[in-house]
Amino acid sequence: MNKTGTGREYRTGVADEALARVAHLYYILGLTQAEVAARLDITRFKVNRMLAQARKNGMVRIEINVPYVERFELERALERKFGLETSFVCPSDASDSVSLSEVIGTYAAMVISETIEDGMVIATSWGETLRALALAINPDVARNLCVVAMLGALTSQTDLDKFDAASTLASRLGAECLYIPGPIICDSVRTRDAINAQPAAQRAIAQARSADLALLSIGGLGMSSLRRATIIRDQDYSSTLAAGAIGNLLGRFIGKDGKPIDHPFNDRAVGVGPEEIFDIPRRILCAGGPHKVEAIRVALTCNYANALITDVQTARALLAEDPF
Amino acid sequence: MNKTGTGREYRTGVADEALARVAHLYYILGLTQAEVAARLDITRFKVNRMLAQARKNGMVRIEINVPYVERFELERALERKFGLETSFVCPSDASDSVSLSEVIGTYAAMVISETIEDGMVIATSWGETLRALALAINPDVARNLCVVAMLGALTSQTDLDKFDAASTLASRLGAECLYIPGPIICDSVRTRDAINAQPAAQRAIAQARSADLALLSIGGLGMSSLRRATIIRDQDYSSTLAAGAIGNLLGRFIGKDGKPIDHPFNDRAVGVGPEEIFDIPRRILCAGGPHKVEAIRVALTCNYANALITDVQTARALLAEDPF
DNA sequence: AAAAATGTTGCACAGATGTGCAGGGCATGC
DNA sequence: GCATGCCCTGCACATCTGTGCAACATTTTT
Repeated sequence: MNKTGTGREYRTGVADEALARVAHLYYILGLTQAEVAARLDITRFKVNRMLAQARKNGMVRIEINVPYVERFELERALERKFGLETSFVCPSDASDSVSLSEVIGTYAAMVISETIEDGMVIATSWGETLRALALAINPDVARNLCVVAMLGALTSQTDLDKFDAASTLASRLGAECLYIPGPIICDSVRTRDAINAQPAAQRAIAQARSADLALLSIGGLGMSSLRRATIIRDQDYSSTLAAGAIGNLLGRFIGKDGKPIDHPFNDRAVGVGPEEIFDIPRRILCAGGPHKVEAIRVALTCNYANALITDVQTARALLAEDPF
Repeated sequence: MNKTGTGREYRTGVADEALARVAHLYYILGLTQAEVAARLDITRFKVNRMLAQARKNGMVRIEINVPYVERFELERALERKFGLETSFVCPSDASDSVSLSEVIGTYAAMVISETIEDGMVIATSWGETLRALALAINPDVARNLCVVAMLGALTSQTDLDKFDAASTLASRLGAECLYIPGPIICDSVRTRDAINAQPAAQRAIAQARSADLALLSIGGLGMSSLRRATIIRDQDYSSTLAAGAIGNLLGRFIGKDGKPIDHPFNDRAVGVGPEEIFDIPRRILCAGGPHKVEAIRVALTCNYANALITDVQTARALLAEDPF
């Protein structure tokens, strides 16, 4: 039994071949599950489950071309208004089981494939959106990649990899992975300094700063992934609001001017901060949702990102609202 | 009503948006067709048909990662043996409704996406395989492309675009399209010369010779597309066999040495021939099937192509058989 | 070695999906 | 104005697909 995936996937090499064969017969040739079963001499149920497996682990990818006429207009307008190099606007429809963040991440995976080239160093942030991106990316867009986590990865005990994008992305791309062994927000400045000073962390931070591509997202201030993943108490959390936070970028709470606000959390955040990424040539922000509009607008205005992947409604909001 | 597709597709811009929305709700969000229908306030049947339409016209693409362990070995071996720059081996399974050629074309579409870059000139041959490639390609891999047909396009009356890859490819990619207004094989050398001398043909031929990428296929000598598409009589056809033909490349019947054989057909073939493509840096041969092995081997040996997309069984045969 | 936990398989069945057909709208032609 | 042909729509119904469950197999723990 050999591992692929995040290191904890239970699928054998042999099964992988079988999975691909089943997927081929079903999706490319258009046979029914029963026909596939007959041809391979296994039961229909097994075929059904193998297909589910193949979809789940990304061996089968379904991509959609989004030809919204409006989409192009929105994209051009966004690029013009915020001086972006490129942008992509996907549908805003979400459901109970798939959040808007996941939708954006899924489309982002389709879009950034065209940006990734052999040997690139990809610095990545964190959260539901980038997690979905990692899960939906084409595993062989390029070779010899290196994925670097820009933030600490360790969360409160369980759900370790529920939001972690870096390790998922790396294992799916067969890339080397550098990460920062520590939490996202430490209990004290002293701990933060100690963690940042570790050789592994130093290496990751240096590599991230000189990356070719940065994948960024923005955390809202409501039920954000960060809040769910850390042991921050609610009253502490709301204190960021009082201090003028409008969102969270790379683990730092940023204010209306886009700068990290003056708040203890920001002094205890591990890893690379927003001001340290300007040397990365392509910085793609993947985010959307009504409660993130303000933060996205500010992040783009500050030039933290030079590319944006978002949804129609967020795009409209970004273009409409304009507080003087 | 605006056209996309080969110029004869009946779908409006508005319908395109609706199609994408339906596909999004169904494939990305995972709603059932009934749920999609409810959300958009249309009937389930319409949703069902819209999904079929979206799949048919390539708005929805299903891609499969083929992780055959053997695949890698075969690819490396092919590259070594024939001095290829790259190769790809897909499953050999076909069905009544989807031929092996179409399978290879479909996988080829996935693979060559990574090769195509903005502004490229793509010279394309012809046949079932390349037709399937055109139908399965991601329509927005790149912009400002130019597709050039290397051969004449006009066939016997109907089924005009049944095998024509160039116009399909061009319209799907939103590319400019140069083609040669004439048949594939003329009734006489004189007609051939006249057709080749036309300004449009001259332009296409010149452009094709200096293309960045060539998509090639090989016709077998049995029930080939060429035979089905031309008005060649059976006895004439079999005379190519007598003259030592082992396959058809770019409309020319080639012999064991890879050179076009001495046969009237070859003097009456319109467009760019095999010997005229060596200036094209990337020449991808997409072909497979037991009856094409010999021809593929010869074409690769002659360096007509420097990349190969084929299936497992053909790959094995190419590596095994080796007549001294 | 027995027990417990965990993963796998086949099945029944509910639910989701695709399609031949009939009726209806809409344009073109007479 | 009426007939004709074409396409689109909705439906009934056959087929295909997914899943909770129970039995079985396999691994891990005690």
